[in-house]
Amino acid sequence: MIKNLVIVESPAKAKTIEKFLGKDYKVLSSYGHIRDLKKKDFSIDISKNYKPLYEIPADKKKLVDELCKLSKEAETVWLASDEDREGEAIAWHLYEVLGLSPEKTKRIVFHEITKNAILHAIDNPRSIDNNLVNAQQARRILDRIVGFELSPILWRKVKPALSAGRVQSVAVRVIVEREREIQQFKADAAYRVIALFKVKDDKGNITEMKAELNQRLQTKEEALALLESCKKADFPIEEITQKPLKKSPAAPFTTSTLQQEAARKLNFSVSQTMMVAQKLYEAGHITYMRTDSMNLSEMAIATAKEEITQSMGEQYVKTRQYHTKSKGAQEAHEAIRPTYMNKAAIDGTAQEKKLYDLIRKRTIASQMSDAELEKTTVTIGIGENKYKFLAIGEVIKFDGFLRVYRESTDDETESSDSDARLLPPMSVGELLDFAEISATERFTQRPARYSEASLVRKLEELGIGRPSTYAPTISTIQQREYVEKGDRTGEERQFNTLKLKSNKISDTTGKEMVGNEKAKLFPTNIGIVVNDFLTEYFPDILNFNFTANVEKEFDNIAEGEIEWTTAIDSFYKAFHPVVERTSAIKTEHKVGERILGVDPKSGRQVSVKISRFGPVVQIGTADEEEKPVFASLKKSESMETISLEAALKHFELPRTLGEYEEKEVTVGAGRFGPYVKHNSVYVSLPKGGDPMTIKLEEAIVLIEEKRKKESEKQIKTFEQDPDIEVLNGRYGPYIAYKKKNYKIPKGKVPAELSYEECMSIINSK
DNA sequence: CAGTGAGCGAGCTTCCGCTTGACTT
Repeated sequence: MIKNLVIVESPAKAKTIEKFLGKDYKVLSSYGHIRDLKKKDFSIDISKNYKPLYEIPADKKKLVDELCKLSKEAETVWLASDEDREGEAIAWHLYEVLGLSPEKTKRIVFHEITKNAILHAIDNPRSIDNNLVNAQQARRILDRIVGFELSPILWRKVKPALSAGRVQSVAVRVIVEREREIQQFKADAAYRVIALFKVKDDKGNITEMKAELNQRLQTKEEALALLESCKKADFPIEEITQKPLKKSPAAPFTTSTLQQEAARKLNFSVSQTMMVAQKLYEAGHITYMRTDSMNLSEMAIATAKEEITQSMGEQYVKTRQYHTKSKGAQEAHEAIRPTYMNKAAIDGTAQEKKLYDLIRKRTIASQMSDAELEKTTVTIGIGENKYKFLAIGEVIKFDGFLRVYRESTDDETESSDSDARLLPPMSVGELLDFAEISATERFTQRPARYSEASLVRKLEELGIGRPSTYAPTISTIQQREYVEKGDRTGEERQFNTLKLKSNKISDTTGKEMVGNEKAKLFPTNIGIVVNDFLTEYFPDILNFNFTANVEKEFDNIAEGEIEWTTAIDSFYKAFHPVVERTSAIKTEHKVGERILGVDPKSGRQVSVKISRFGPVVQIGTADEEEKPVFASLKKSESMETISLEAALKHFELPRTLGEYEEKEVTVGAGRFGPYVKHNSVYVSLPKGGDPMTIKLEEAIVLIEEKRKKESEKQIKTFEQDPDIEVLNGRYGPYIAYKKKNYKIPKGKVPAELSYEECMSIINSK
């Protein structure tokens, strides 16, 4: 018999809270939502005023039974889910499903997991806020309507198993639009002029000081003219200004900022960050990792202060409260911070240690004083010229929070200004000599493609998605093949440098690589076609402000100003007819189909489109007597821009090279790249191998190499069981047994494995 | 991860948010 049953959302939280509350309280977790719209069906009864049809998912049944049993036994049930829209709905679903009565049910909330906060909550129970619950139901139903009405249109008009939704479709749009900006981008060149002046440092030694012209010069003529004028000009120091500069620390981590910094500083993917953070949370090292709040508890602020004072001194402390600015933030939790501020290091994997360290430093820094810097600007004249050279120096007077933590940025732009340092002593009126002056052609940078983390930042800016969905959204749009994560080698670009040295001007051409990108998100052909289709027919849903607008409606519902069904009805009445009309449009062609021209060989039409299995080139049409022929598009080829010639190239393969050992040798391009086929054996072409130009002799070499490898592949077999083989694979030796492969433990020599040893390796798996 | 190299069609697919395991490799 238990007196009090407390239900929270997370089991780790339950464990902590139970310690605070003592033996009269049993604390259990609902593991998030316990009930949802049915998974398969539409599950909204439009004719009954949008009545939702809820069900308890199969994997929650056991848990709900358990909660049911204990809630019957308890005197009081405390619904302690989070204080936000979803949390309120969880409380309400629990109330309904567990069949609770108003008398024995209390709704409590707390923002931080401290004993005081929880006892305070227990002393101040309330009842379930039905308006807030209804706002959640509206959110849920709107998302279901959008997702389940749009997706089937895509199945019919583009490709089966695709999906669309309020969040994912806008995420794809962001990426497609960035790609178009990049395509349309034209780099502007301008000359950046830098002078190296000779100055004495404080010890009297000559050093070089870098100064940049206060303006970039648009043309080579201007640059040449400037350098020419520098030949006989004086370079007087006209002005020296000193300006104090303050830098403030970044706010403590939210989910989104943690994902961004872990990507920049630790190279973690968004989902990797979340997995590691989850482990830290479960081990009790950090507070909850899915949060949009920058708030720190009083206890956290106090212990941070203590920690800073002890380790660095009082002058480093500055108590700060941060407020979340992001759209639609619900702030049900604290910021992500260490549970115990004084714990400098934790036990765990290398990744866990690194992420913990990042979180701790960021939190500590957020409670530290500003860094104080002094920025010195020296203005240097060029004879009578209107242009000036500027030398900029920066000195840190007091490091403040910089002692602990410096936030990174995504900009990989020219970083030469960021290494500004202390300038040597100088005085106004002093005339300077230069060592050299160079004018280098610099180009404006095209916009960068999104990384996972910068996409999260963009979505957060737009108020789209929630801390719990950023990582899943990114994996959804990749699973649907709308977007691909990949690298792209940049292009080589030439640039011109003019240099004035020893009274002579040289003119040289340099080379640089531009636009190198790693682990960035690229839209696929399917992503582009789906996006263009949706933005054309459903501009309202794809609008970047759609979520922000419906959030306002949800707020109105939460305030009790409007019925949730009224809000949904007005949305549905506008949306559904568009769905109907769009589905009814009889298109002769598939969405995204492009006719490229006529095949000169057969006289048949050549087109590109998205087929059941992805983008293809097609020769002929379905209505002709002779069936059309197809070839898959390569990933790097764009449906929008591919030419007729490039499309026809696909049909030149497979081609026959000749005969070897009385069997035909052919070369083709398969799913996994180009290959040579001989006697029904496939050999992949080495990297860079071109199936269009490969010669028979080269192909034979490949075939022989494969045979040799094949013969060396088998290391050992056993009489006892011919199914067991010790083989040499691409990644080293392994054991193959009945279609499955097994790793050989370290320290074993593959050729010396006994039958018994192999069996035990197999059985231990 | 340990080899792959079609096919144009039956039934199925799908949303967003809240939360963790339980399964492999």
